[in-house]
Amino acid sequence: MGKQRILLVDDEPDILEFIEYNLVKEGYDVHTAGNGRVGVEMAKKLLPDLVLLDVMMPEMDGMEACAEIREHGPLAQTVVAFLTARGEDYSQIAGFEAGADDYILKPIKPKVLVSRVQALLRRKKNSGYVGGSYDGTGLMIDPERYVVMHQGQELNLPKKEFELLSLLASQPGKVFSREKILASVWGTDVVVGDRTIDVHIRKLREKLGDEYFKTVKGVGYKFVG
Amino acid sequence: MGKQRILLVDDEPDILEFIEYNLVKEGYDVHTAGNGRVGVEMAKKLLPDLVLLDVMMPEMDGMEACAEIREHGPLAQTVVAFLTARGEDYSQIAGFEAGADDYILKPIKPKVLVSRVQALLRRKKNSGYVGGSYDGTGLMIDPERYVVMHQGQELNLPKKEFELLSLLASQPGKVFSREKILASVWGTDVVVGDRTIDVHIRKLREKLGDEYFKTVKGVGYKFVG
DNA sequence: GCTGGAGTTAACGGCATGTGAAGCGTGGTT
DNA sequence: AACCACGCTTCACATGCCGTTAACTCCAGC
Repeated sequence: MGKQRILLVDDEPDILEFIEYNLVKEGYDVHTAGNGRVGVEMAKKLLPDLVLLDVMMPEMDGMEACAEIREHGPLAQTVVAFLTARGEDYSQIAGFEAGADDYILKPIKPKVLVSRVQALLRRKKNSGYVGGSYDGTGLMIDPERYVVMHQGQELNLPKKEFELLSLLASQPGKVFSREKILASVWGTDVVVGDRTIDVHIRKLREKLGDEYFKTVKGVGYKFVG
Repeated sequence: MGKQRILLVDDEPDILEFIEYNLVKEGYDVHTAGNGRVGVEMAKKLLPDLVLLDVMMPEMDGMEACAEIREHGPLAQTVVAFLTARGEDYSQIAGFEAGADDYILKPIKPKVLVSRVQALLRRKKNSGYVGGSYDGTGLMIDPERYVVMHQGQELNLPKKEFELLSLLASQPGKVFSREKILASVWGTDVVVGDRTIDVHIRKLREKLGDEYFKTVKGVGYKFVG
């Protein structure tokens, strides 16, 4: 499962750096933009989980940026929060009306901000998107619903196949040795024959396509997105 | 779509009335409780969309109440926000760690509160069947009246069946393990045989139709809309 | 061409779940 | 008090999926 992506948009470099530092420290994948125009463009490409927006910025202010993000379909699941010194009632209300999910007042206290960010992201499905985005290509593994989305199709995999796929796809590109796979999916105490893994890999290849699973002879298997 | 339900928990009647007035005016179905203990009990019965919690209360404080709400399966989709005069950093952080979705500082300004409440509930709109719509098709569960509407028919389910259905339907698509089901519906201390859950699932399938309940072998059951 | 690791296929059998019926306690009714 | 209806649980048996195995084929490197 990859890091959650946060896009931070503010025109003051000091603030950007300060907040970025604190969020990166918490394990988030943080990207930054210096004004609303650039922020919106980045958001469309990046499809972040959360966008933190300053209100007053050159080029395009936070309100406009928020509205534009809200109108962009692929960003429907993205959480948007303002981060500003403007605490007036009408400004807050305008923020929420623009479609924001939260309105955080400066000055920023790192720990409080982090708590709030975690709360905002907690509810968002931390789904295992693998290899690309929501545009139809690629693969999405949903451990909660126990289904795999593949080319718009919902696939129901048997338990072992699902767990094997989850394991391999958790770190695309990484080669998992047969021992590691056995230990993770079957458990350390269970003993099964050599061919068992092959058979399950084969079933996954049948259902999802050859291209996802690469054999590394003498080593193991890896998932490629 | 019925009104969204809000549960308001505070020990000061004046505040209760003030906030209730403003939320009712916006069209919400507002219920109130005077302390944490009562609040949690009401929440379990009412399955509200949002719980607004004061932190400092007699009997059981907001933090405890929040934690208990978070541990109650059927309330997993419920949004919890604190509403308090305690603005210290550590208090806010503790609130978020207890599982809250927002931490709103008193004094309350009606319009700002309403904006924030709308933002919190906006994201939740299309979730779940609990308190869903009477559109003829599908299913609606009314935890207050303890009644299930199904294809225009009013169904009276026995307690266990109703609770099982409520749990599964509270998060459509999500797979609930037998363990989780037992813990939520039967309680952690009760021991019942493996087949008991199956039998109840079967009864639900008989009454509502096979298509709603999907078995995930080796994992559990899920409700599908 | 030999060898070892991986791919393929089908068949077997276990085990999780489905099913019907019977037992048991409870609460209401006559 | 006896009876009954209902809800919950258990038991015994049926079923069918899914994981595993085994036997065979394929392929690459030496």
